Amino acid sequence: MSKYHHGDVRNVLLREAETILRKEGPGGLSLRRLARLTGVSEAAPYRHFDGKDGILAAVAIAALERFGERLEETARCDLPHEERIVALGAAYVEFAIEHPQHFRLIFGRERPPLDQYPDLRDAADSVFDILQRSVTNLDQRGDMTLADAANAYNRALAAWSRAHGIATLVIDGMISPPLDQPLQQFVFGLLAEDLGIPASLQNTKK
Amino acid sequence: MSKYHHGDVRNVLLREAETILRKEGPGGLSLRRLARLTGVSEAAPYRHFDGKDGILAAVAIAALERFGERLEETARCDLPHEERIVALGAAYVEFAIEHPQHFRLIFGRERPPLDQYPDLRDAADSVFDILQRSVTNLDQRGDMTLADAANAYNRALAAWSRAHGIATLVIDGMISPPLDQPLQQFVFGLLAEDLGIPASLQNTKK
DNA sequence: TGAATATGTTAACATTATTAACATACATAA
DNA sequence: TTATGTATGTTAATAATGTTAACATATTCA
Repeated sequence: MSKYHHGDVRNVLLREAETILRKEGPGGLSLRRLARLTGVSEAAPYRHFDGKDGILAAVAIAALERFGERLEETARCDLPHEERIVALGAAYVEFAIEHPQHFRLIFGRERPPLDQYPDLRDAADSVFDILQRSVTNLDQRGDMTLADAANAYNRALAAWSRAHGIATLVIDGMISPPLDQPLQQFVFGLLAEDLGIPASLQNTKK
Repeated sequence: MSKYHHGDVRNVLLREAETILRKEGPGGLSLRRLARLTGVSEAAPYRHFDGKDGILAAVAIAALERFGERLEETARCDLPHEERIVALGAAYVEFAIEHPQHFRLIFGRERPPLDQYPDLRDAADSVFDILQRSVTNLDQRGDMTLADAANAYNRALAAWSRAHGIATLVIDGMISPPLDQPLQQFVFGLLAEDLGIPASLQNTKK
């Protein structure tokens, strides 16, 4: 009769960490509480993870993978280029709103240092690559000059910033999406406002 | 000969908190260390502030005021409307880069809850008002319809998101401004990319 | 002067991350 | 099978944190 666990303690810890994180964010995740909830001693997690940061890194990697899949799925859909960019931005923001704590863990200050967790860095780079490829549409353009490439990179950064800004402001409570409007519509409005604007931005009273 | 302090303990604490925050961020600010550095007992800060959040709120309010002044100064300068928007965005991003910890304290997850610190909420609202007024340029337009107003609000949000996204990505280390280019130029490039883009965004091979 | 208040102090409590020292299960080589 | 080593548990200790209680001294002002 073993009072010890049977091997998947690591996974149980991870799952429990997920649900705590979802409710209380990276700061609220306490190793001791996690251990208690998992029904394991307070030092046990250290056998499976490199301390608190180790657990956070593992959760962040999993989140980044889901995030990446979602973006890739959106990027694959058959749309004109501009609309694809808007759709990507919307998917980006929606992920942030649906999983604010994961989003914060991925991007925020409590993220474990990338240079200490190479797998985490890889996962993050991979997501950025998806964004960049989709926005600059490199696949269909093998004929770019160097200037074109620099420009494409800049466009990717700009599109990313746009979506990231909306996402961050919303989950930090500085912007509240209107309740009488589907979230998608709101996000699309903001993203399109940034993209399409020429007419509405002119203050020339024609 | 009084071994007690002489009244400005509150201000000394605030200044010391500022310098700690600047170096280590809101999470690294420990009340006990703050007290030790200030040369005061570990419980003294509680006589002047409502715990840790109280100190953070006070620092955040001061930071918001400086931030607001800077934005207002930029908004006052005599420029065409579009360029003013870009200049405002640049000022926004520059503040974030120069004072990343303050910026995080103002907007991030460690900000004391706005509904517990009304002064903090007021300070934040005031900054957003500056942004909104400048971007929508309400002063020169008393003749707006309701639709115009809604549109103007959306434009303000879009411009804000744009600047906020760049700022956040840069200070969280996801974007590194190129070293061989003045910061201003980089920011301007990104902001203009978002505003001006029609030509470069078309994938129609003319 | 004397009482109320503001501002200190020390000591305690509960919580946290982490590590050291020790114990048991399990796998594999003899 | 037995012996040994490694993986995985445990308990106990250390050092740090936010916060509060109980107490002490200044300051203010009726």
